[in-house]
Amino acid sequence: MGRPPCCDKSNVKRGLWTEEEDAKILAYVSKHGTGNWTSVPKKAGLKRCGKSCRLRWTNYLRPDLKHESFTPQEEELIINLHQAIGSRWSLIAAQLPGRTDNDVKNYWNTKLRKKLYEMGIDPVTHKPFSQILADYGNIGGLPRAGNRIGSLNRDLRNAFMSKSESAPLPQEAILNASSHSIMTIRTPKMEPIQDCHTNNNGSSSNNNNHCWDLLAELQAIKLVTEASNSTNQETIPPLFFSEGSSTFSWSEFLVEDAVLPSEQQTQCYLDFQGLSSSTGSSSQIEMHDDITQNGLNSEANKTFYDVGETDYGGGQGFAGIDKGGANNAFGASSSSDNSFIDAILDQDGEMSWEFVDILSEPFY
DNA sequence: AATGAGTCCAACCGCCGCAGG
DNA sequence: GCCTGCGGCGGTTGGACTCAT
Repeated sequence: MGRPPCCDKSNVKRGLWTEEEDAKILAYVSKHGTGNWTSVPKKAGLKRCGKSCRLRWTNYLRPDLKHESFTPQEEELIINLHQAIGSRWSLIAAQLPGRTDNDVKNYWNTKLRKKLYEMGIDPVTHKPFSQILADYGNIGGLPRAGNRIGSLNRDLRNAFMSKSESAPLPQEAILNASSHSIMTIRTPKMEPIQDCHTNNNGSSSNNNNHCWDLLAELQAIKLVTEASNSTNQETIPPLFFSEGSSTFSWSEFLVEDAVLPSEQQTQCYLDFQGLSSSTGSSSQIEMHDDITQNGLNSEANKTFYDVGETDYGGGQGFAGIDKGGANNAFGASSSSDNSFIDAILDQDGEMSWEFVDILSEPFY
């Protein structure tokens, strides 16, 4: 038992619209305006379903529509918004003047999704595939080093996990995965993931949207849009992720590789820069003296890790790992150097970090 | 030139929420 | 509270077009 069709399908024309039909719609709308689409076919002299007339108008004939290609700025905004709110095409399109949800959806399905695939990013979760595989492997209870992540690092990890495994939480996490952009996690307090998957009866729900209200979605859109439009990274508040932890220790950021046998384990560390040291360009990042002096940066083919991430794959294959060899993770010269997150620590112990060329460069 | 594969996108489909009776 | 109609939405389809062989 379903709703009956909106019109008699045997008696309506389908398929592509002719110029003559377009002219009839335009003439009708210019005279009567939009609304009550079910009566439009009859009044406009069309053998079309009213719904089809509405779609033709909203997706193609509306005078405020853009028909040219998407700009890189629009592309970036779509990706960021999709990451923040998922495939809510109408909400995304509302942030792109002159674009319809159909436009955005088609562009995503034909261009952007493929582009992310080619970059090694899952277009659904916006995570690197290798990380997803690693996460999948961990579900089976792979042995993990109990102390593999420093406490600060663990806080970051929790933030990532809550963001990516539950519904996006606009108050907490805005991931701006654009080139040279800042990712901020605005609220240290993390809500239990379960809250986003459980309704009032305590039963599981696979509809993540239940934990969002419209206001929160709009806040997310606003924040992502602002972040995308911002050219001044310094204006974005840095992350404060460890309450009361104003002192900094490099040991917090050292992790062990729990996958490789102990004799092959790789010491690795986060990639730091002082806020005052650069504009955020990867080529300007310098190794901290303490690390170098400790000998942790001495051998070739060292693996560098993302902020908040650990190595599940034996040292290869997810965003943030440098595949270009020694020191390339610092972005000095190699074309294969890309796609990692730079942590930025200021004098107060507050941290923000940025994706570096995650969109503009391939992963491999 | 013919043909098949791949790409793109306009249009369709079915479901949903909302408003009005 | 229920029913109905409408508009909106996201997913999918199918045909036109492009490109490679």
